[in-house]
Amino acid sequence: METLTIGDFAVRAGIAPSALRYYERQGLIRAGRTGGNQRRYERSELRRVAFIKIAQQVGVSLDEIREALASLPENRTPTKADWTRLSAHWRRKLEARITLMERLRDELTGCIGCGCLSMQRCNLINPKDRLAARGAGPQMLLNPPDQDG
Amino acid sequence: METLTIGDFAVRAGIAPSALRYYERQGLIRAGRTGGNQRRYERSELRRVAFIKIAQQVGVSLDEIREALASLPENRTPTKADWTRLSAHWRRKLEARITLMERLRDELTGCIGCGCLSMQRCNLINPKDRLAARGAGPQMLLNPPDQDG
DNA sequence: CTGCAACTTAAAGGGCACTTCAACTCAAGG
DNA sequence: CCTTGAGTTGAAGTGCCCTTTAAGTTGCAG
Repeated sequence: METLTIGDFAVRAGIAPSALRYYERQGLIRAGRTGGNQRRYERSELRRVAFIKIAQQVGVSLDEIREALASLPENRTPTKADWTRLSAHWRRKLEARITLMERLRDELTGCIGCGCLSMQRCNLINPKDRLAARGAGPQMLLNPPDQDG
Repeated sequence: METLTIGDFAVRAGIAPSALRYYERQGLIRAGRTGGNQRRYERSELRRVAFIKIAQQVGVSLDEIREALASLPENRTPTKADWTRLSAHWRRKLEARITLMERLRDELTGCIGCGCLSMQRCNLINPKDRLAARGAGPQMLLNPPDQDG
């Protein structure tokens, strides 16, 4: 078996077939086709999905993920070097995000804790270096509600 | 002036009036009413909105935020101690999230970098301690696209 | 060659966090 | 008073990330 059907691929990727089709429409992944028009996935596509899942956990939009993936070669299977380059890029993003959250953590204690939580003054809420202001953005990315209390 | 109109409150809170009405429908904030049925906000409600904004930056859903806010007293204005208790709770959540992302960062380099990024084996993608698996959840929480390349 | 699970598509639906719209009312200054 | 900007409501719309459904096709086991 050289390639995978969407069902098999979905199981291995840990993602629904419908999501895979969606990703394909969005230009995030690609698949070959049989004579009868059914998708056949190369194993290397699993890495793409893996990358997408990781990036999502970090809170990146599919739009940005697509941009990142666009830096991979189109005509050949990405090498380890390709992935390394990409991962280095994301590592930086991730680190920026971590730094952000660390500051948030530090200020949360000092700022809310002290009761100063004023919209006007508090640099937690009105940061000069704008944290991640644009658009609305929720999601239960954070805590697996297990540890909730 | 003791209370604020929705317009003034919105400006001070740095959030649209429509969002404030939405939050109220969701039970996240409260407002008094004039004889003519217009909302009048106490200044102390600003702290609630501040808290909501912070929690959102961390990636928490409004549902969870409401739960957290539910621990504040209903019959009186929350004291600094109330906010301190709440912030301590969130600090723990935030720290868990930071730890998660640090692991993500560390493994990203080692795991994608080395090319091992296999769906089956990689504990980045299939973590035993399930990171934040439930539901789909994107958002551009992460990077202000400024530093993108 | 047949039968059935798995596949295909386009289109509609769903949850979240809002925003926008239409139609209407209120509050405050001149 | 009257005007006008600001506020009110419910309902519909938006963007993101998918899932579901309907109607039909493919592929492999028996």
